[in-house]
Amino acid sequence: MATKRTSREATISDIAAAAGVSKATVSRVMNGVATVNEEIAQRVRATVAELGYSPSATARSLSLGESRTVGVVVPDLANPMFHQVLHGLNRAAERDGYRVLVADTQEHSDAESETVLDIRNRTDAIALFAPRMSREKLLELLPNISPVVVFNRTTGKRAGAVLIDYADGIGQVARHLIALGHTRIAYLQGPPQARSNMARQDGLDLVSEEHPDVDIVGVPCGSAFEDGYGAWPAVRETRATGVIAFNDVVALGFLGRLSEEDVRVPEDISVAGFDDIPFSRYSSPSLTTMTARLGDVGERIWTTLLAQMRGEADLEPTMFAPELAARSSTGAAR
Amino acid sequence: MATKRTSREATISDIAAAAGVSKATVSRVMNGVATVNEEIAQRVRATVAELGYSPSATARSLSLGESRTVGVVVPDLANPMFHQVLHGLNRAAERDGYRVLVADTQEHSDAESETVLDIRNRTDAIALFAPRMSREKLLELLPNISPVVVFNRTTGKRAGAVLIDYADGIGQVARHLIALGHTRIAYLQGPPQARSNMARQDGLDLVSEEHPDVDIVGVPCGSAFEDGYGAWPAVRETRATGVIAFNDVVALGFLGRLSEEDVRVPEDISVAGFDDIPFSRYSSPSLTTMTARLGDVGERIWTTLLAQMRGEADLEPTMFAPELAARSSTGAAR
DNA sequence: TTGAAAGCGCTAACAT
DNA sequence: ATGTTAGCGCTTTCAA
Repeated sequence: MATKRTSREATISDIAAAAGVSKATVSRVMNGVATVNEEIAQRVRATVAELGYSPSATARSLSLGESRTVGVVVPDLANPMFHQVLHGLNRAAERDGYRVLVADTQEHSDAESETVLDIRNRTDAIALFAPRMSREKLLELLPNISPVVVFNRTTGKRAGAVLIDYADGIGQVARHLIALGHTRIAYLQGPPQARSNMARQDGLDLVSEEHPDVDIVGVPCGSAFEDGYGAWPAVRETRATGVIAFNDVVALGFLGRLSEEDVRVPEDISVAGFDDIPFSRYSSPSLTTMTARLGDVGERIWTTLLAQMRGEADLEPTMFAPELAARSSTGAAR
Repeated sequence: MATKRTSREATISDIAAAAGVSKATVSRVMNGVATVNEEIAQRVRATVAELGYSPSATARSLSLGESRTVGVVVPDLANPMFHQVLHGLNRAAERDGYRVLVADTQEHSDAESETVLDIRNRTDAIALFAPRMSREKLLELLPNISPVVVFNRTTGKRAGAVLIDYADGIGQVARHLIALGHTRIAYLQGPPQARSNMARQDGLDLVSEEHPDVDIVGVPCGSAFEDGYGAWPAVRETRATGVIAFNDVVALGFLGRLSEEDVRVPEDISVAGFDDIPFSRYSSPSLTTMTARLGDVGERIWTTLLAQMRGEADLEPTMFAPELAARSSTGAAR
């Protein structure tokens, strides 16, 4: 018959009316409940196809009391390190029949809490990546968004937590350079408010204590390509022979600058990054960095989330230990 | 009926009861409707804070008939070119009071349509990035998910469409190499089913016709770093002096390999990419590539979506013309 | 096997 | 200014 061309989408009532059955029957057909006369089921399916009906997930979620969807809030989708974690999380969630919805706050930190709440209120749980959020705000937020797992933040068991041992990791890089004979090392600092930067500082402080003969000097930098690129003058001033960047992105930006300045790596200067983003293997020279099994991190975030949803909340933080991936950008001190 | 959960979240009814007012009043307070006695409003707010209440976005969406949320479905969140588009889309949507939710299908193409439908059924509109979906499937899907805008696909005005002129773009790169004296050019092909790869082929065919003296030879490759990295033997065999990669990621992988093989760029071989991802500026040598105003593309996707939501559907496709960004990886033919 | 009806949590007439 | 009520689109109990 004449297909409705109105603006409104078809609803279950439309299908029920058109097929001459009740809403309950349509619902049963849509959900594959077996107890429906095959002839009627056929008719319903035909009507569904004809009217291009697909059930409102919103109404379904409200009725069921769950959406089978989890939210992920990240500060910047462009950060390659998130991708690997997201990938693991996505795969694991999918395996258990859940959908992952990602919201990018674009470092827009004042609206961050609001975004998190909104996402949480349309999903069953949330994974929170908020490296810059103040601890105060975080702790205020957590009780209102459970089930929740935070990445790389401590919560005093107020929420699930999965973290990477940055302090230990950066220590490994530093010792790697020291073993290569470097005694003057520059650290290209990340954003001062970032927890991951603080952890790295702590790790370097420890190394400094162990090696009084080694100078580790901090250079204010950032977390983007251009920050690394722009750090060269400051680094040159330190006369460091080894450079540890906040992350691979910074290291690669820095490497790009060194190439322009005809500074040889690692002959003149050694450079190391952190995170082992996919590209770090393919830079020239390939980048020495810290690698963590980020896919597993994502998977772990998922299992922690799922446990909470099932009421088996285990709020003991999980710590992942990164490993050194020594490649061509580091060598003996000149 | 909904299954009762053990530790239920506070609802508007709980607040109403606890504050001794009606649900309507709570609703008014939550939505900042002015006509509420300040004293009562205070009491409601106190109760809200005490019980940690925040309204169910699901229920709200159902009642309002809109979620003020749009979905974006992408095949692979790790692709840097999407980020710039997403960023523009995100900013524009936020400006108009909408939230963007991203779902990554992880190239899992059989479940792609299902994902798209599901997302669409919990949002007000959808932006679809599905370069590999067959045209048949796409056309079948479109009528059921309107309002929708597709990226880099034609739909015969069945949906909004925003595209980048890949055929023209790749032509510009090819002519750039030809102008530099290259007469044997290898094209590192993208995934065969990708529409963007087909468009590039078309563009190159056109150049071939214009320049019978120039050989453009296709080399099966892919869209990832490792594909570019692995393409070297095949490229060497072509004896090409200029290489055009499917995209920057492939070009950078290829560049990494050339560096390992001690092939000089651009002295021995010129390399060009496509997309102008942020890193292409910082590679060594910096990468010649095609740049498009991807932020504007994202913004345009948004305005097209919004127009459709307002019923002012303009289904004329918008085409963006990319421009050459000539950098250091291309030079005169040897 | 099928349908009627209640209810998920919220908003918005409409009444008071 | 506040409350009552109907209803958004779905699922599910209960009856038939």
